[in-house]
Amino acid sequence: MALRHAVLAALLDGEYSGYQLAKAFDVGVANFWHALPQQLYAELTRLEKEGLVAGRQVIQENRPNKRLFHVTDAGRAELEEFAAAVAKPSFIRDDLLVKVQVADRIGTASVIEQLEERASAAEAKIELLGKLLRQLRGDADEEEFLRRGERIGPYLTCLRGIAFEQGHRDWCLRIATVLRERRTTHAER
Amino acid sequence: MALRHAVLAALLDGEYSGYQLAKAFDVGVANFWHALPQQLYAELTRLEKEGLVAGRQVIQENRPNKRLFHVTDAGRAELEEFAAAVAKPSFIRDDLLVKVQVADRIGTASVIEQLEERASAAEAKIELLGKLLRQLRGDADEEEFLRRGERIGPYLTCLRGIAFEQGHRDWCLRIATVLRERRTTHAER
DNA sequence: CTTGGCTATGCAACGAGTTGCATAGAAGGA
DNA sequence: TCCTTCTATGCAACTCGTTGCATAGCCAAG
Repeated sequence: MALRHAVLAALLDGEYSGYQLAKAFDVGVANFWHALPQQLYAELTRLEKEGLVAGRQVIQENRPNKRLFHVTDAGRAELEEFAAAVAKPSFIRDDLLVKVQVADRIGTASVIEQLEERASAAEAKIELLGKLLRQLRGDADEEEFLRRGERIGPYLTCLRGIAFEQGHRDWCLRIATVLRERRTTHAER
Repeated sequence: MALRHAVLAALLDGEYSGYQLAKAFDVGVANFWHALPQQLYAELTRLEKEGLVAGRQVIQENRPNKRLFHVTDAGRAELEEFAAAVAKPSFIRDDLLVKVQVADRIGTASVIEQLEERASAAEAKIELLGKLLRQLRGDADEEEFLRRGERIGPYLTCLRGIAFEQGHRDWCLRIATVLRERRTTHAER
């Protein structure tokens, strides 16, 4: 049971359709979870069957009808239970790490390229999340907002997202530099 | 195909049994991948069937016999192909983020506890990885080692591991503080 | 002397995530 | 006009990861 709670969490902020959720979870909802549309539609069906969310049909003209979902009392209770239970530790799981692990044994050229691509992807995400942060806190400065803001949850997870991307970017650039410099100083095979 | 390459990467450094790999992958092999023993035994069987690794039986006294595996030429080729292919972006996937996302809507007490537990777990891992780094680079300082060291792959992934854990620790402590302070200044429900 | 942990391997069932595909009308650009 | 993209939902097959269990002898601590 992993995605269910992320969906319930997202639906706490209002009514959303599967499609809307899918777009949010595609980016990673400010880095707090990621999922594909298929997963979300399936999960919503299951959640509805179990009474944790309820949906209402909205008839639209000029575009397909949709179903908007909201969390029920049972769903809120489920979330509270989840929040109280212990979470298991998280791991990084990234193909790039495996590649770097063996980069000095096999070719480095392609790995360096990938590191730099990742770095600029991370940079882009940092920008994006930075804008999101500014938008979430409005006029207030961060300290002020975190002390008195109404809805700080998304802001807090977004902070983690940014920090993660910054760490990722810095590491990618550092490693790319290290590998590049070794190419010039070492005999390349 | 995800774990296979991590296993091949690990076996590049020598001959290991499933059990030895399991211990390394339990910690997370310096944060470059994580897997359970069952997965590893299954993967080793598959890799052997496909000729990417080869194993030899070692008869032992006073303890069960074991099979030591090494990478074949085909396995090395497979790894090179993998390293050249594009890797897809990575996401954080952590229950704690979901909990923080909704912490201001439901209870915060248990979330704060979990954040602090996580922070000290991260601290412990930072210590551990720090020792591993010192061990890997021996007498040399970091710059020197990264320029001329023989086997820097594990060092580089370990650097990412440390940075990740530091980011995690800092975020956990920050968020715990924020949530605590809100408890005193806000009307708690 | 019993209990628990370590070495060592593996099967079976299940849960979670990914890939591929199908439908279908409307809007907008080449 | 044709092609693509957007809205909107979902099934089916598959791969990957987790949980639970089984075996079995050795060693150390209580």
